[in-house]
Amino acid sequence: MPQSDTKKPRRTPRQQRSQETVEVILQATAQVLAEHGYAKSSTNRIAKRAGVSVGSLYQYFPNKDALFQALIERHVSAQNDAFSALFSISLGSPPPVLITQAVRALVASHQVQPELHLLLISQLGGLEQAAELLTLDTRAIQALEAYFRVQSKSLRPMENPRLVAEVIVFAVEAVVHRSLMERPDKLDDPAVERELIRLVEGYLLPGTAPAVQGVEPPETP
Amino acid sequence: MPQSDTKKPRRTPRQQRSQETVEVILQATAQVLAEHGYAKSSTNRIAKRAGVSVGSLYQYFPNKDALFQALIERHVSAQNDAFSALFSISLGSPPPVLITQAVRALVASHQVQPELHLLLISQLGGLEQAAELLTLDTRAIQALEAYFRVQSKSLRPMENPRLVAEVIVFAVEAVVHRSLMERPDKLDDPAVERELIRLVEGYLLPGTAPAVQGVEPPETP
Amino acid sequence: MPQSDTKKPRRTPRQQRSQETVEVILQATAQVLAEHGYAKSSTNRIAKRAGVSVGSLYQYFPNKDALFQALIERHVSAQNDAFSALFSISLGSPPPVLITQAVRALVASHQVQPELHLLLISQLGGLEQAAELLTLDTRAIQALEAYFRVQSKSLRPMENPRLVAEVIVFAVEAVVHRSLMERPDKLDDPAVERELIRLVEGYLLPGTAPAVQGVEPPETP
Amino acid sequence: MPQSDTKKPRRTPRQQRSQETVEVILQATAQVLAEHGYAKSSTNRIAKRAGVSVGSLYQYFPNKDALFQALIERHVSAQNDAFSALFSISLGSPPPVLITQAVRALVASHQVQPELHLLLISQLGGLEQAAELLTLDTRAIQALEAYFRVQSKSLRPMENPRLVAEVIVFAVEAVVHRSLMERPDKLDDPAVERELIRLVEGYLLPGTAPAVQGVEPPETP
DNA sequence: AATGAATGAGCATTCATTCAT
DNA sequence: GATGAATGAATGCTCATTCAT
Repeated sequence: MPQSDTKKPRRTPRQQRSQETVEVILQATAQVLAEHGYAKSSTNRIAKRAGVSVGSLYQYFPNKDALFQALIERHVSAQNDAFSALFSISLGSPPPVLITQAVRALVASHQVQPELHLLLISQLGGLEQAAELLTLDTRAIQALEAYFRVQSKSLRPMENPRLVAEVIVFAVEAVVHRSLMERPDKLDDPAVERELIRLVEGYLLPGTAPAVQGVEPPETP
Repeated sequence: MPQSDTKKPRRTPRQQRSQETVEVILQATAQVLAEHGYAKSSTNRIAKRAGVSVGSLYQYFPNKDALFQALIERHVSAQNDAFSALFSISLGSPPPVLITQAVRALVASHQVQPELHLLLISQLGGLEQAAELLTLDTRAIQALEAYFRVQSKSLRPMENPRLVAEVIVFAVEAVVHRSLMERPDKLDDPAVERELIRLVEGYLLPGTAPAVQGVEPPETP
Repeated sequence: MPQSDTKKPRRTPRQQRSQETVEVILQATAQVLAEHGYAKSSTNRIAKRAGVSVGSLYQYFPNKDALFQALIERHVSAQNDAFSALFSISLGSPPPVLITQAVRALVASHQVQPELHLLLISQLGGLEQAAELLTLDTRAIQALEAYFRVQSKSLRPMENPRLVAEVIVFAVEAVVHRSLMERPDKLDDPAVERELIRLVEGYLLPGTAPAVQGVEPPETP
Repeated sequence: MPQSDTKKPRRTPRQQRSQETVEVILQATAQVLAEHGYAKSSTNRIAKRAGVSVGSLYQYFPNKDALFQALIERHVSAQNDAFSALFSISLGSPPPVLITQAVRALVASHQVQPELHLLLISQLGGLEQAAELLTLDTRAIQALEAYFRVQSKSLRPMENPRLVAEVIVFAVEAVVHRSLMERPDKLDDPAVERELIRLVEGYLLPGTAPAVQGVEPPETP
């Protein structure tokens, strides 16, 4: 099983025809991945599904993993675009506005090809390249942390703004994600988004939330 | 690829020797899975690592997936035990106690073989049997929902208690999970748990967060 | 032992090269079958003998049995051709002519690759597909039965023409077959054919053959 | 796959218990052979079916093929007994009596465990030891030939009595055999036996069949 | 004698990749 | 550029046989 090293597309196709071929191959890759899973997604199968020869497939992708790599990259890129479109936040926005925007941006970015998103996570989670799927989270965390530091006076006191940012992003992201897993259309119901905003507001805004006190765990027998 | 149907262990070994063999094989399975990933985890490789013959492996497991299935089952079982040990909640507990206990139980159940947990999630996410990995969440969600219904007067008003329970469990679970991914010992720092308790309290306790108000998203260009 | 369903050749090769490959593989199959028997005829062994890679073998045959299936089909087809060439009988032919032709056609059809014939019968008798090896008999039986019904006046009286046809075909076929087993060239001696014609004539033509009378079997002690 | 040379039972069991074990194992062998075919009849499967351990099986049979060998031997022996019981012929019997007896003996010897007979022929035809299944034919041929030489005056002239004996035995045997294949109870109908007697009488008795004359085969195009 | 756990060579089949056309 | 036949290492799994208990 000879395998080259690069995971990059072999050539950036500049001609119309080539672009289409690449497109067709990636579509087929996603389909085959969805139908058969990573382990059973053979290059020959993908090529046949795409209606091209294996040889052609290898003209554009140096090896099997490059296909999935490309799939991930495109998806991450689309997701980032969706996020950026909504999260054009200014550091001066008041917290409630910021929170609403952040939640909406995170939700929206997961409504971009949600089936593909789940597919990539579930099937390619083991691949090294899958780390890229977390790009968006990193971006969001950094943006939030920066905002917290600037707006610290309008927010509840924080020991570790970075940790708070992580908690928010991970939590929102997970709820969105798991909602999609349950039913791909669950996010169409605005209730989810509303709950998330409540969750984040209750966590960030200075309020009457009682201080955390020690509660002893029960005896472990 | 001949494959039998069952994913169940082929025989329940009663003798000392057999028990050990099974143990050794499962250990090897986890190791190989960690080192090579699901796709490259061949039964021959696992057997060699375990120091037994392939034949022996197949004496106890009817096929490859049964190995991973067994790994999952054992882990889920251990996790459930850890959860149960802490989450012996009564429906009459006051919210702050309940919240603390719930968060602690969720955190603790993820400190059982955390590397294995991440491994199973990332590598076996695509497998059908992986659904079992979510068992714990379901349990926790149901328990919380029941509690909310009983204690509705001590909590902030909820439109959909089930959704609220999901939000909490998914959120806590994800923060724990992602913390482990970052650094397997990140949970040793009590700060994470503290933040989670704050998150859930802010979300559940009454009189805290201001009502959600409409915030218009920016124009999508 | 993963096995696809079809027993049909995977692709009908149109190109010269492919045709040759298929030919070479089938030749090798017959050789290995002859030398090692069905149980020990592995696809790897066949491929090696054919001088191609296993992969190539599987490009043309979906599984092991398809190889033997193809072998049987080709042989049955050749046999049928040989039979048809001689058995162009008209329903009006006088019995002696018909009998001679029928016996000759049956003998001739077993002189087509007689070693292969015996090989297929002995080694593949247990396979489902081996039923096809009996195609010729069915054809011959039907033709004879039809003839008997038309020519009943020129023949001895028959209670059950179908049974008579079966007796003749099975008998002739068996003698031919077993003669080949004894010595592959035994049929070169015209004596066998002569005896068979005598056998059939004595059975079919109206003559002095005494009626069957009851003969008591000896006492079983 | 270590395989010893002998095909003989390892020990002739003299004790009651052992005899039963052997019996049970051979019964299981026949069952498994019938259900799964030769290739899939594993010793472990047979042992399990017999309710003994593989080890015990190997105590009585040195290797897999010895099982089938024993099965064949028993069957041939039973068949021979049945044949002998009916074919206690004297060289002085008149032809019609001899013919009837011979046909009846051949038919009867195939009614001993007919399913097993077909099973052994179809599944074990490729084995060397299967030659033994033809023992009966040899015996019958020799007996007939001897009879022909003594009774030549009561029979039609023969160039080659041995060949005539072969023709008869092969023919009768084949009709019996193929009748069983069609329907295991077809021999219950006395019509088959009647036809066979007619066949042999027409072939052997004098003054019946007209001489064989040359009939030209049609031109092969 | 009987058991059945263990062995490991061998088998059918797949699949990433190459390359002659 | 495109094609698809060819390659052969690797995989999941079976099974005849042995041997410690």
